[in-house]
Amino acid sequence: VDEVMAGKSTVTYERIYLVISDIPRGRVATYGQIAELAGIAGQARRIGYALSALPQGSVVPWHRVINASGGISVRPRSKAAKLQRRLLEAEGVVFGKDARINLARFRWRS
DNA sequence: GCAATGACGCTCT
DNA sequence: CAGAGCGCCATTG
Repeated sequence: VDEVMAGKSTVTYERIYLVISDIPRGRVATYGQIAELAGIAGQARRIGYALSALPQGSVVPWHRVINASGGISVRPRSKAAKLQRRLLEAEGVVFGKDARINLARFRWRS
C-alpha cells in the first residue's frame, strides 16, 4: 500500500486502498460505496482513478471493486477485465448473462 | 497554468 | 431500457 502511495497528494489514496482491503473474499463493492467509506462520498471517479494508478501485483484486492451496475468498468476486451472476472469467479462471485454481478447478493455490507 | 481525460453515478428523457 | 446531461476532481499533456 505504501509503495503505491509514492508521490501522491492527498491521504485519499491510502484511505481508498485501505477500504478496498477490507472487502472480504467472495464479496464486491461499488466505486460509490468505496468512496463513501473512504470519506469522499460523491466522488466515485477518484476511486477509479486511484485504481488505475494501482500497479499490478499490489496487495490490494482491486478486482472486488465494480461499478454501480454490477459490472466491470474497464475495457471489456482488456486483459485486466478478463483477469478481474476470473479472480472473482474463483472466489465464488457469479456473473450473470450480461456480464453483471447480482449486487443484491454479492455486495459487501459494512 | 489551462484544457482535456477518465476503472463513476445519479437523474431525467 | 438506451442515451444524454451534469456533478466531481486528481492526473496528464
